[in-house]
Amino acid sequence: MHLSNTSKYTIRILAYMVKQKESSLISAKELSENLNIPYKFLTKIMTELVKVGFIESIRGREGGYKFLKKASEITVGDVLALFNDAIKNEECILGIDSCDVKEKCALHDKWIKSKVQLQKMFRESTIESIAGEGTKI
Amino acid sequence: MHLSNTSKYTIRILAYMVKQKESSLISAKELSENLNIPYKFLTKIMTELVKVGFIESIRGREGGYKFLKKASEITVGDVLALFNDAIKNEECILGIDSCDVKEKCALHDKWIKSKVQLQKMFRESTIESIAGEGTKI
DNA sequence: TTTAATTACTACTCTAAGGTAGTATTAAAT
DNA sequence: ATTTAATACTACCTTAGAGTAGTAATTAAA
Ligand code: SF4
Ligand code: SF4
Repeated sequence: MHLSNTSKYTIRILAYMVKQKESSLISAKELSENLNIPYKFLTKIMTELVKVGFIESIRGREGGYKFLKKASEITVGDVLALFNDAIKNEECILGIDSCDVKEKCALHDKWIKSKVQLQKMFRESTIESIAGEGTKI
Repeated sequence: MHLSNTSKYTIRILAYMVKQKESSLISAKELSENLNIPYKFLTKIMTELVKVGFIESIRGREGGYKFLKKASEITVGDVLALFNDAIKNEECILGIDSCDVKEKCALHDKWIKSKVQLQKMFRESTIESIAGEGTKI
């Protein structure tokens, strides 16, 4: 699927955060070290997640990040949409104009099934629902 | 899915070519104009397709390109593999090490179904089979 | 034999994503 | 008050993909 690194990192960051005790703050340092994400790049992402209202930040010593929205209300699809990685309905897989069932491209019929399934999967995968799954972080 | 422009162009080029009369040569100029692909970029791709043996080129005046392989023996998956756009089995969707069912990432179980379907779809889509489909070129 | 039409080659430029560096700001601990 | 540990901001560097420019090589037509 070729998600951007930013999207990949964000999904892992949020999944990691939701597994920590609620109410406890999580620092960029902890995230960077445990998730193996370049510190400076991570803080850039965190600032964006704060701006968009997924998390909130407490500045200063003993500061850190915590969820603002509930993890059950943030989906993988939301993350992808935020960083422009979502599969857009109007986008033709072959890049010919915009997707239009009345004027199909050569791959349309074959692609459309996968496309719908992917969109559904991303839309239904809340951060909460994936946080328990898997062992790798 | 975010295919590279190179892959998108190539699929359209090959699908276009297979619809022309066999034995007739097709020039870069014709392809560029009819498919609306930048001429210089297109010739770069064509040279690559010649090198890899999908098509052959006849140089000089009245020259052009024609298939070397049969269109029924080239799949969309082959094209994606050529330009490094294929969905690699060993690649983790979240970019954590390599894909390993014994150590899953958070998205693994949800992603794997779409992944298998996509791979199958690309593998089974021959250029010949898609050339008839769709109206847009 | 010259010209025109073609592919092939080499070497750029442009852009966005990914990543890095340094500094400012904030606020608790000391 | 000072120090320390944290986030925020600004500016830059690096890389790969996309695209452009110019020229060389080839070959049929005129
Ligand atoms: S394939 Fe058809 S539907 Fe899918 S994008 Fe291209 S045109 Fe639209
Ligand atoms: S999701 Fe699981 S299977 Fe899919 S890639 Fe990540 S680890 Fe491998």
